[in-house]
Order: sequence, then structure tokens, then C-alpha cells
Amino acid sequence: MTPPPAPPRRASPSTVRRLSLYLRALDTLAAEGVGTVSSQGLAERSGTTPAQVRKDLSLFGSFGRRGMGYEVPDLLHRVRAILGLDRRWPVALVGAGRIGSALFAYPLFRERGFEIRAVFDNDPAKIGSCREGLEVRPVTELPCLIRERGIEIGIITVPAHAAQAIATVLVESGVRGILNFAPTRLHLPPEIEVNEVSLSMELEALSFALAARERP
Amino acid sequence: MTPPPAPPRRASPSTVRRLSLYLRALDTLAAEGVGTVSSQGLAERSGTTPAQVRKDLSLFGSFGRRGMGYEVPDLLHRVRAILGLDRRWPVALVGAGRIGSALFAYPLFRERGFEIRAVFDNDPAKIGSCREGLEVRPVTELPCLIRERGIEIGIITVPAHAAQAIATVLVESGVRGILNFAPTRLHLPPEIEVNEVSLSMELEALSFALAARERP
DNA sequence: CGGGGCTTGTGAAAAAGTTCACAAGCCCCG
DNA sequence: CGGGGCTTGTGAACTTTTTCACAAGCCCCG
Repeated sequence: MTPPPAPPRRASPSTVRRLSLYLRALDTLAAEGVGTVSSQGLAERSGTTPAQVRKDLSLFGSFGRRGMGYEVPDLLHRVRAILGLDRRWPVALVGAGRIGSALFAYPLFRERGFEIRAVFDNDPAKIGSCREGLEVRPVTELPCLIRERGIEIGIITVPAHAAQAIATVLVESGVRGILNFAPTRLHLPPEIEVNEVSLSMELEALSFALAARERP
Repeated sequence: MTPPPAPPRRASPSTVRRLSLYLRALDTLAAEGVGTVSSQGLAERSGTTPAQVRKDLSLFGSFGRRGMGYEVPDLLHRVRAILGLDRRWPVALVGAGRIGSALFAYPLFRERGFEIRAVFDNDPAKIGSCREGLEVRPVTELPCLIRERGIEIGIITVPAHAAQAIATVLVESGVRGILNFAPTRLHLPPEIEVNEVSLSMELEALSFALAARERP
């Protein structure tokens, strides 16, 4: 009934992005008690096309029934599994500044299975203070705590000039994936997954689009 | 000397992303006092290829000199202009929670010309309080203040269920571009530029990549 | 139990984006 | 002032991603 039809091929970054959007839409549908959804319906709620939805999903298996569409609870479960969200991910946060603290309190992380199990900072004023019940520890303790708590993902929200050193230590301590909010490019071994988030880049994309409209 | 060789064609989203990266690299180079950089050098610092750098830039004009590369200060200026950063962008922030406050204090925004000129929230506990010298105002005052202060870009950091209503009011008040941090899809007229930032999507992309490695 | 109406899954076509490869051009040195 | 060594700008080839189009399949109704 659900044989992955081919070796689970590489999905492009855009496909992965869309899978996240499908997941979000399915969450909503499930909450609304909708039992079944078509590629059409999913496309409308995710801002893409029905064909795209079907292609994306077909990379990982045949989850629908012809004539009927997809069962919401089933597809929800499948997409979660595809995205690797059918397990808990132990996460460390490095940098307890404003962005770090905001992320820490972001409820969707926990809902998706990301568990922040350690928070680090180098500012003596912050060390020892608590973020939602977790104590901020100095960066010197990072290697030890990362290993002890089995942390696999690190989120970097330190200033750009400190980010590379932090990233290197994280990787040496066993972290396999890094979400980098610092506006700097990290140099790490290729087996480490790095995802850069640049808040100003997002505004710049807006600015580009708006400025382009004003040009002849 | 710099005639845009063709009607400034549409740049793909990936090109725009890379332009942001080039800008970041050029900022660093300028700060280091480097006078000239080749497409090779720019590529290394932005994680792409020399050919890609040249193609991206050639969409907008001929900025280099053969045999020599690009003059850093000149190219910096050009890229800023291409991205629409050669002017100030008046911005409003809707939602003075953690993420909103973090963005407000993010120095890179201001450096790039984005000026937060109004902050709104509906929480009576927050209204009247200050964020870096700017008073948080109730959402009821939004239309008036947006117009009064000539705001063109809105940043939405309210909970998902409130985002659509806020977005609609923003657009009705004259905003042309929206950066949406709320995990929900906005329905707005097509002439409005919308850029969605989903923090959990970024973590999910990591999770997908890490989980994929563990699969057979 | 068979036909009609939908909707999936998927090859094939089209479009978009990236890489290649090289002529054109610039600077410097002799 | 001419040749050599680099580096850009750019058509053409290639790759990836998206869209199209339709056969296959499922359900329901009569």
C-alpha cells in the first residue's frame, strides 16, 4: 500500500520548502477536522499548483487514492516522516541575545519536535540566568554539554565575528546540523548540514522587488 | 561606461539572494580596504562560482574591467542600487513580542537603510511602552500612522490567526511590501510584494537533510 | 456489476537556471 | 608600442525544475 516506489531520491531545496508548507496546511486541515484533501486543495493552501504537489509527493511514494485525493491524517503522518519530524531533535542554542531568546520561546519549534536542551552565551551577565527554565551556560562548557545531552543540531545567534569559532566547536562536539543566524559564511566539513538564515536578506529581496517596480 | 545593456530583466529569486550575499562580501572587502576583487574572489566569499557571479551581475550592466576584476567601492555602490538600498525604506513593525523586539534591535536593518518608524501591538501591557525610543501604539492607530509616516514596508510578527487581518489593513493603508513571520499564508492583491519567513521551515530543512542521511 | 465522473501518478515537453568555454578587452612590462 | 597574461561578458550546452497532458485507477450510483 505504501512502497516507496524508488530509492528515496534527493529532493531539491524547493521541494523541501514546499513539503514544509504542505505540512503546515495539513496541520490546519487536521485541526479543522477535514478528512480528505486533493492535490488541488493542498496547492491552494500552499500557494503552488496541483501538479507540483503531486510531483513532490510522488518522490517519496504513492500516498493518495485516485478519484479521492489524500487522507489528511495519513498524509500528515507521511510528510512528517519525510521531513524527519517523527522523532525528537535535541537542539542547542548558542547566543542568548534577543534573537536567541525569541527563538527559544517560539512554540512551533517544540511542536515540531525540536527540543532546546542547552543554551550558551559568553556574556557574564547572562550566564546563570534562565530562559524558560533552562540555565544559560558559558561557551566553555559547550563541548561537554553537547555530548552529554546528545545534541545534534546547533542554532547560532551570536555576532558574526564569533560565529565561525562557535560553529567549529559545535561540529567538533558532535553536532551534525547548524542553523546559522549570524550574517557570515561558515566554513565546515561537507558532511555537516548548514542552513543560513539572513533576516536582512529577506528585507533586501523585498526592497529589490519594490525598487524594480519603480524603474522604467 | 555603465549602460544597462538590456532592459533590466527580471532577476530570479536565486539571483536576488546571491546579490545579497555579494553585498555582504563587498561590505567586508571594503572594510578590509581591498580595492579590487575578481569574480573568482567574490564567488569564494559568497559560496558560488565565478561564472555565476558574472552572469548575475551582467543582468544589470558591465561593472568590471577585463583583466582587472571589479572595483570594490564601485561594485558595492552598484549592488546596493540594484537591491534598492540606495534610499531609505520606512518600515512598520506589527507585533511587539519577542521576535518583533529582536528584529527591532537588529542593527543590520538600519545599516541597510530600513528605518522602523512605527511599532504596533494589541496587548494593553505593551502599548505605551518603548522599543529603542519608539512607542508601541495600538493597532487601531495603524492606518493613520502608516500614512502619516509614509511607511512602505510592513513586518508582521503577530500570531498566525491575526496575520491576515493585519496584512489587509497594512495594504489598505498604503504598504506595498510585507515581510511575514507569521506561519500562515497571506491572501493579498498581486501588486503587493510578500516575503514569507518561516523559522520552523528552516529547521525542518535541516531535519530533512539529517534524516535523509540516516535512511538506506 | 458496469459506466461515469473525479483525481492520482507519471512520462514527456517546456521553461528556468547553471555551467562551460572562449572571444574581447584591459593592463603591465619590456 | 607590441605581446603576454589575466579576467570579464556572453552565447551555447547542459542540468534541473516546473508544467502539461493523459492513462490508470478508485468510488459511487443506478
